Order: sequence, then C-alpha cells, then structure tokens
Amino acid sequence: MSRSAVQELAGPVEAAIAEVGGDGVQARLERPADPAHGDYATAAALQLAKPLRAAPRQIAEWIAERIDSPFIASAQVAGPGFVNLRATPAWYRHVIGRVLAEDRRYGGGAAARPQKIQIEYVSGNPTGPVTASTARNAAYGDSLARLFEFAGHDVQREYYFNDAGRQMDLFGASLRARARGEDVPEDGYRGAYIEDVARGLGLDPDAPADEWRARGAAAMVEDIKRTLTRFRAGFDRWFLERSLYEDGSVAGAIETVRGTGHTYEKDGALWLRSSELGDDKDRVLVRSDGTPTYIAGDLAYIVSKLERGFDVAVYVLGSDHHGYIGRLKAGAIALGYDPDRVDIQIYQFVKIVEGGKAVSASKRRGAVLMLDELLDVIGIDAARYALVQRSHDQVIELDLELWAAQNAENPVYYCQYAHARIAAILRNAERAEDGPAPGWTPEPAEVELVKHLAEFPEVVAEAAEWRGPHRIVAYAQDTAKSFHQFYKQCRVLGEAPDVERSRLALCRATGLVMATALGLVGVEAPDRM
RNA sequence: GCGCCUGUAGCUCAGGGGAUAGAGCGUGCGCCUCCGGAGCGCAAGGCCGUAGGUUCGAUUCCUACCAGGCGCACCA
Repeated sequence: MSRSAVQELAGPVEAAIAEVGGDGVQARLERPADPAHGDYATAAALQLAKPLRAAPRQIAEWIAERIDSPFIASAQVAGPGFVNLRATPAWYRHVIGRVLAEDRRYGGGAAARPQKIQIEYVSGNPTGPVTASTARNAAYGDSLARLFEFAGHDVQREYYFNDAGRQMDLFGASLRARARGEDVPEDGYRGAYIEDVARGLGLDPDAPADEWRARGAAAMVEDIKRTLTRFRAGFDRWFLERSLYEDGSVAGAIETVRGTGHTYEKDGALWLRSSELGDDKDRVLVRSDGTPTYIAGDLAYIVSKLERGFDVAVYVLGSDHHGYIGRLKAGAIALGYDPDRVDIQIYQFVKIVEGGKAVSASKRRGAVLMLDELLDVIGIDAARYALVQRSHDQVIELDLELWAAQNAENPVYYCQYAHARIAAILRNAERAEDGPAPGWTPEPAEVELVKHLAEFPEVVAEAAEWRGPHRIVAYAQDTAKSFHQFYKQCRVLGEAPDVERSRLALCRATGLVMATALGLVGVEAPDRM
C-alpha cells in the first residue's frame, strides 16, 4: 500500500497541525473552488478552534508557519481560517514520476484494511437469457469486483444459480408444453426464446418434465455464461443452489438456527423469528408440507460463504429485492454470525428507452430486450459505461439512440478519445521519454492535469469503500476533460527538448491512468478509434 | 399503512460538512497554416422538493411533510 501523492502533501501539514496541539486531526486537503486560492487547502484550523480555545485564523497562522516540505511552496491563511497551500514544481514532477514508475499498478493497493471479499452478483434462475435490465447488476457487480481487487482485497466472484424450486419446474413445464405444441401453463414462461430453446434441445417432447427442466436449465446456464463473458463480467465460481440441498447444507443450516433458539413452530411450519432480529416479520423456513423454503437455502448459502473464510460477503441485488436486507441479516445473526459480514448492495432499476418510448418489460411475458441484443445495438463499451456511470441507488434511463450513436453525443467516446489522442502523440514522438526534465515547471493546464493524476489513488480507495464504481467513471471523465484542455493549450511535439520530454511523460502518465480507470469499469482504452 | 431508494440547470445526472454548487447533452456565438475537431473557448440557464433542527459553517448530517420509483408470500 502506498500513500497517494496528495497524502504526501498532507503529511507535513499534519505534522504542523500536531505541533500546534491538534494531534491526530487530519489535514483533509481539498481543492479550493477558486484556483487563485491555491492548489490545496485544509480547514483543520476551523475544526480546532473549539478544542484549542483560540481564533481559527490564529490557529491557521500557527499551522501555516510550521509547515515545512520541499513539496509545499507556500502556506497562506485565508477566509475564516483556511490554510491555502501551493505545491512546488518538484511535487508535480514527483507525481508524474510516481505514475510512470508504478505503471498500471498506480492507484491500486490503497485499501485501508485488505480483506477477503466474496461478491455474488447477477445470480438468478436459469430460466432464460440475461436481460438488458440485469445488465446493470452485471456491470455494477463486475466493476465492484475489479475495484476491490485493484484496491488490494482478495476477491472471489460468484454466480448463484437458483436451479431449485417452483420457478424451475414452471420453466421445464413451459419448455415441454411448447415442444408439444400446447399452451404454456399458468404463470409459465412465455418469452419467444422458450420455443427456440425447446427446439434446440432436441428432446423427445414426451420426455418427463424433470428431464426438460434439467436439460433446459443446463442450456440456459451455458447461454448465461456466454453472454456474461461477452459483457466482460467475470466469475470465479458458478454455484448451484441445488447442491446445497444435495449435500445436506440446507438441513444443516436449519438445525443450526434451531439450535440457536431463533425458530418456532406454528401451523405445522418451522418459522425463523426474524422479526426480533431486525426483519419486518417472521419467515417460514420449512413449510407445513415439510419442504424447505428458499430462505432455508439462503441460510445455507450464507454458511457456505462465510465458512469458506471470507471476511465479508457482498450481495448485489435489484431494488425489488431490498426486502432481502433484513432477511439475510436476520439469518446471519440467527446462524451466529456478525451481520456486518453480510454486505448487501441494492441497485435501482434501468428504464430502457428508445426515442422516449420504454422498451423493457417482464421476462415471463416476453417482449424483453436481452443483454445480447443490447450489446448488438450499442456495443459493449457503451453498455458498460452507461450502466455504471451513475450511482447504483439512482434509477437511470438508458437511451438506446444516444448510446448507439457513433458520434460526439455518446459520452463513452469522450474518455476513449483522450486515450487515443495520447496514444497518437506517443506514436508520433521521435524518442522515448524518460520522465519529466529536472527543472521543468508546469503551466496551468498541466498543473490541473497532474492534480487529477495525483488524486487517483484516493478516488479508487473511496470508490471501493463506498461501493461506488460510478466515481471512477466521473473521475475518468474529469481527467479526460483536463487532458483535452491541456492538449489544446500545450503543444507537446516539437517544443524545446526539456518541455517536450516533460509533456511526453505527462501524456504517458495520463494514458496509463485513463486505461486503468476505464479498465476498472470494464471499458476498453483504445489506441486508435 | 409499513419499509428501502430518489427529488440539484431545459434533459440525463455528479457532488459522503467547507470559500462564488458542477459535468455531459441541448441552446447561442466563436476556434482547424501546427501532435487526431469524437476536441477546445465564451454565454445563457439554479429559492440544491418544502419546513424545521444540529454546526463556526449544511446541497451534504437529523426530523417532519410533499412528490416519484420499488417492495411488503408456507413464489424465488
């Protein structure tokens, strides 16, 4: 783990804060709204006013005069008690040097506390192809997993196939009915793909429903894996719910919660007393007919996850499943685990529109946009970018026309274009650069760009901690903007040797960071477009 | 009724206690003798849903209310 370049500025400031009696108070450097105020600023003096019983501006003076660092050119008190800092050219050169030295590792390994994290995402019944709505789960979950890994956590990605239960029986029955030319059962699956799948299996229409179910599920599992791979959503393990029943895990989990005293019997069923553990109501674990509910399976799965040695199990679920939070946490407690080890992330729905008209609907009724179709229309990069650029707890609208456009209206190209431009400059350079020249002093556009590069490690750490990969997209967009401005204002090739060399180094450093950032959300950083 | 999420520019949305609230798209006006114009600059456009509270300081945290989305099975 490495301190970010911004923290290298904060260090001397914190030392000064400690000297004036603010031991342990963080500098928390921020960019002043007005660049005329300086490069970074700390509001620590304002927070110290009360404990130190002194005027904030006075404290700021004390801090400012004690700051001593080769990377800080000046420290000035301003406003109610801010200390405004100006970085030295040496710091800017240092930042570029660090990015180049750390290469694609730059920005990574910043997790405050590396953990073993298991992340389960997408997951669902293998009753049909992956839909475009589910794509948000895949884009978000996969980006989170990439972020965790990059931040320094040990990550396992898992897909949980709900291949047991009534939905699967309905799916099998629907396939069989279609093959026999009959109407699908009530509540059955009516999507157009059902007929294709039924035909593709080449099974005797009169084969037992069980066989239709098993063969259909196997085919859908393969189809789901193929589509997700195409979408660059990777998994280390494909877990089958059925296995939990077959190896006795479900029975074992039921015994465990019985043993901890969090169950009771009523109306011939076994209930989990979840209402006392934070859930809104009690839940049936074993039906009066003796069969376990899906909750029993969920409990067994929690045991499976946590007993495999993960510190935390992250679940990525759609907003229609938000009721799971209370249920799963209650289950974890009943099983004797710390509920904080179950980390449930809920993402809101995607409204897919085309020309202002909604195109998404339920899978069971058919007329649904599938992920493969979405990718055919707008491409993988645009789909990943569009689905992860906004906070996961924000309902989003995905306009097919906008994202399919091969022009400047399409936001994904803005970032990619910056990377391609950099690649073009590096291609055209006549000699390899070797870091910024020793006496180089950056111009304003360069200052701005380097600051962005310096802040990347913190952005990564925060994005991972807050489970918000959209911050990476926002960062990539900001950095791209900063580069485009630099490109316009500062010519690279053909300038004086020291300037050219330094700017080439800055270009290469920016290209590296852009590629890393886009890679974290599964978007490619092309050298040519 | 209860619970979760959300109300910020014309539209889609960033902003996880700090100074004059931002971006993309859209609108208007400019910028290619030079590294890729999928770009850059300038301008217009905001009671940050409403009302209270905490704080030196609130778009940010808390409460209530209003509005929208999603849920509240012995289905998964």
